[in-house]
Amino acid sequence: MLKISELAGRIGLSTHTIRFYEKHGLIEASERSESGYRLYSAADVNRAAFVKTARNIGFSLEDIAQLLSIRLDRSSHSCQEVTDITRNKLHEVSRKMAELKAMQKVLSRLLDNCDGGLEKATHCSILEVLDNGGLAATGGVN
Amino acid sequence: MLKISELAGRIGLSTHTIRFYEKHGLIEASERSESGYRLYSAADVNRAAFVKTARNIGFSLEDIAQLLSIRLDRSSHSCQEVTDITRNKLHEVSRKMAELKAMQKVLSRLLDNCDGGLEKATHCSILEVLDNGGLAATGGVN
DNA sequence: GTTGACCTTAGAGTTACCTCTAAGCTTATA
DNA sequence: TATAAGCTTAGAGGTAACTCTAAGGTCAAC
Ligand SMILES: [Zn+2]
Ligand SMILES: [Zn+2]
Ligand SMILES: [Zn+2]
Ligand SMILES: [Zn+2]
Repeated sequence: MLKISELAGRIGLSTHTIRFYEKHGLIEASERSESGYRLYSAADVNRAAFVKTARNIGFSLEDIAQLLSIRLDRSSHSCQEVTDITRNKLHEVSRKMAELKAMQKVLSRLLDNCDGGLEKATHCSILEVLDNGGLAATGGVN
Repeated sequence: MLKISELAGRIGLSTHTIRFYEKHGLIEASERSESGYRLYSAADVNRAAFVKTARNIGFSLEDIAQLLSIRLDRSSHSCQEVTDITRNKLHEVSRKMAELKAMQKVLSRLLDNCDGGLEKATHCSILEVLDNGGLAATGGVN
């Protein structure tokens, strides 16, 4: 049985975060010492590691809560439930990627059109674009 | 002079958001009516549109505050200051893109390895990966 | 002259995920 | 036996960008 700071060191989370995850139902200490200290079993450690891994991959705490409830009773759940969560996450990631790609494109164009020199910004093309509502049909560099 | 809801309709922000932006120094109403209503001049509208455009591109409110202070007195600032803000944003976006790409890759691999069927999740490969600390050197599909 | 849309303010609530503090036990070390 | 490190709890604070509410004043129309 590990104490909280031992668990923290083992899986790479702070004790604060572990208590926070506990409050949100993700991690449990299956026992307490006489003085009330949290004590983690091997199964608890595995569960915590599962949470950490899922978090590293990018699942939200809510996703992880769902995955955990499946993990807890695998035979009452199907692979489909797991892939649904995973696919939703993938879609979310793809959506964000598309947003970022658009931003990247606009920012690059803005930088292409401004020399970035030390002269006064009186006629700065970036400020002009921002004043004119964005990169209109008249593509800058292209 | 426009009232707040007219400005809102004009530039595509809610009145709530406009007041929120005002509280954060991004938008101003240069006048008030006798009864205290905000009244926006053409210059105010342009400023608000600038904010909206910058926000659409993805600049943070803090970035926009800086851009606005440059815009307000262009001759006291250089193009470099503008490109610094823009370049920093571009780097931030690129960093986030890299993160998302990594997530995308892992999620795709997870999905490749699980059939997603309706059978019990007893041996679900996704749960196994999560239990085993992630996609180790043993690349799944590849 | 009253309905109803619109305006005002301060301030609370939301989402996601922590991060920290205070006040007070417990345990290990010197 | 002290001293420090570590543990407990409830609850506050922080970030970003909103979003909404309450309680009330204003304005145009019918
Ligand atoms: Zn399966
Ligand atoms: Zn410039
Ligand atoms: Zn320049
Ligand atoms: Zn599966």
